[in-house]
Amino acid sequence: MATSAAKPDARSKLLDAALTVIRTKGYASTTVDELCAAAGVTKGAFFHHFKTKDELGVAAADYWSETTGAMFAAAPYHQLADPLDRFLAYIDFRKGLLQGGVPEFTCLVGTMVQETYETAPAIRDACDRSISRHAATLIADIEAAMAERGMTPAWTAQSLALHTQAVLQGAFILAKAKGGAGVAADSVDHLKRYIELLFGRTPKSIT
Amino acid sequence: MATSAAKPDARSKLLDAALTVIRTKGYASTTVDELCAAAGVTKGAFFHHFKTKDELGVAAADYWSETTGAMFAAAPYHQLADPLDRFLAYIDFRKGLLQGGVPEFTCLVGTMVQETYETAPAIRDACDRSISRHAATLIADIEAAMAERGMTPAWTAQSLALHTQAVLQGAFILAKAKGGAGVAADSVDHLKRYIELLFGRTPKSIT
DNA sequence: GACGACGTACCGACTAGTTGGTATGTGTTG
DNA sequence: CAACACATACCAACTAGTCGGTACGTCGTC
Repeated sequence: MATSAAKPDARSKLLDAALTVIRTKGYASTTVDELCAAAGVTKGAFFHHFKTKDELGVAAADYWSETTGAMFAAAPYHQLADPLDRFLAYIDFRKGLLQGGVPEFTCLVGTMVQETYETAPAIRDACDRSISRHAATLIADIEAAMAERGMTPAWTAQSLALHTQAVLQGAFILAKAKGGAGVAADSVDHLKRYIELLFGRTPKSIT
Repeated sequence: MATSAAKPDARSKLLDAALTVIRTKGYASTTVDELCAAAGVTKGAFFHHFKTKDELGVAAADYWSETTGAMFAAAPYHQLADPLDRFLAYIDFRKGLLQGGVPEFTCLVGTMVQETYETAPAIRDACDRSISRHAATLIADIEAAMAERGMTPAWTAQSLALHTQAVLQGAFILAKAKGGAGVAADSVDHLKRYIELLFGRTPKSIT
């Protein structure tokens, strides 16, 4: 169910399974046996590819970075000419991803880092890398939008890029608490409105 | 160490311990034995007061609501005359709480709901109540600020109150990933700037 | 003397990780 | 090309320890 089609090896089947199972149950509550069952492999295969459960955690975070990174790289918002348009379209794109069940649209590394930041530094670092690298893909557009307007604000492009990630992560938590994507979408709307106001564009909403 | 002073009974010692231990290690990784050790009570006492570990989880979320609720109710930002000033001072107050180690300023229910939203509905509901009730304490001020300005925007006071919670929760995740309060403070700054822009107040930052 | 608030001792189920082994290549060398 | 050496991928059963939960005893108080 959670495994891809072709004829993937045990390692990638386990990583695919990890994405869905961990996002559903959390990292600590996910057992190795459960992962193996979801991937359709044996425990021996698990420990052949990963020395420990934590090593799978790191690998899963890296794998998450790769797959989502490729997905965002291929997304249509890059085709827009204006950098601010691209940034805003990125946010629309993120909002559009809020479909299906909560485990399907929430973020693996945001989930994992909450449980492991004090107990598994390697996983925390992998999660940090994943978030920070993704945020970094936004910085160039933000800086270009700032430069176009001759802005020299008190905040940096990086801090705004990270703020967008914070809003998304927080929106996921609200979605988990309330059991639906609705609150998350509302929060993303507020984020978009902020950016429009920040760059002097009038939001659609009437004040 | 984590227990309060007076002469508390085992139940409140366990709840106090739960706040710090769960925020540090997460809910699933926190064992009953560990909780008992941190509270200085025995396992018998634990299961005398709580039928199951999950029942403690629910009680801990409720306890979190009570203690933080009392703390926010007593906070100085309520004394300001203008509703928007109160709202903005609330945000400053939240920023001021970002002190000490990450486990000390992060949110119990935000942590717990991530791990339990699919597996323990009772805990999820308790976390939702906690977040939603806290957000609700902001709604009156937001609505008053809107009314004062004759605003009829596309967003609701409730959605803005929830958005502030989303930003804070997301800021906590970034703080956990990066190991410090700095990123969280930056995100709260962005949140404050949004609200100032939204209500037509010029932020301090030069654009 | 009964009842609530604990403490002590323990159990069964589960969990991360191990062990020893098989199947299938992949070079390499006579 | 055949035979050997060696590596990789994987499997099934097992282990040592952990975890949530239980059974039952004890102490103090009304």
